[in-house]
Amino acid sequence: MALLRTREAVVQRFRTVLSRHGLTEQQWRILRALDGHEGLEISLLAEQCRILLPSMTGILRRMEQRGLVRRYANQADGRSIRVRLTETAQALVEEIKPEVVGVYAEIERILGQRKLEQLYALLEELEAGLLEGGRRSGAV
Amino acid sequence: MALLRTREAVVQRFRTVLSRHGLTEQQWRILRALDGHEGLEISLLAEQCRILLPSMTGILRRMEQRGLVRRYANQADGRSIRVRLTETAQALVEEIKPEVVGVYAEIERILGQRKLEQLYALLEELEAGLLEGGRRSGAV
DNA sequence: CTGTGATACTTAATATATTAAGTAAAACCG
DNA sequence: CGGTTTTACTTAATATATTAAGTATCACAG
Repeated sequence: MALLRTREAVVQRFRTVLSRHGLTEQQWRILRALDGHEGLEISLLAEQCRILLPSMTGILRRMEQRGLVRRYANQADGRSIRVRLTETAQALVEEIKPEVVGVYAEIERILGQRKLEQLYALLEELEAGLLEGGRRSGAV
Repeated sequence: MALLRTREAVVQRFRTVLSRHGLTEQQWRILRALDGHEGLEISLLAEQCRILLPSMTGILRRMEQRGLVRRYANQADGRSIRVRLTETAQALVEEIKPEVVGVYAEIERILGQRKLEQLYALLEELEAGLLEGGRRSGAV
């Protein structure tokens, strides 16, 4: 529950910034992941953004309709599809970036750099432990 | 993103337990919050479970259909509605509790008690700071 | 080349989340 | 008491999450 509450509070901060630009948190994750790449496969993108493929399908469809991303076939593999940002999206990312950086700065101001790093370390240790243990008691 | 990933890993653990009993994570939060109470108002329940009222409406409707909760009017206030567990639900909670405790134990085993407390403290400090700052830059 | 299994997605069905409106009952105020 | 604001929910509309199936390719063994 502590994780839930804290994540909720953090997300809320980002959401107030992003919603001003008509974006959801997930859409921003995708924009940020695509930024600086010539094109990513949907499955890689999904993995980086922690969004499952069925959700990606819908999100990318909406983003494509708004002219934020474009999909194109992968020469080498007829199954996979690549996605990249449009110029509109590039500009949008540049516009939003500083605001998002501000939110990160606020978080660091609240905890201080030392505690923030401590928090990261603990979160990652816990995550790693759970993934590790998952292999034992989970699906082989 | 670290918060997101870790929360995802934790929730995944609980979900494997809960889905065996046909419950979602949110439904479990509600069962746990109602357990030991004679009846809670929906808004209080929503607050404790960190679930917004519009979501509560649907979740409670489904839980009522499965015979897990019952709603009844509040004498003192015609607007509010109280909810309480059925006997079926009581039994289910007792059945699931030990499994859930097992997950908590696993988490503590991964981090150790000291680090776990540290993590809680950091999460709460960050949450408090965000809520505090939110009042400044947010509504009002 | 062919059957088989694995990949990369999409579709479908159900459950939540989130924001904005709508509704009914209280609380408040002049 | 009548009008206004607030409170406690529900409804609606849209966006995701999650699990299970379905589809088209690929990779590979025989």
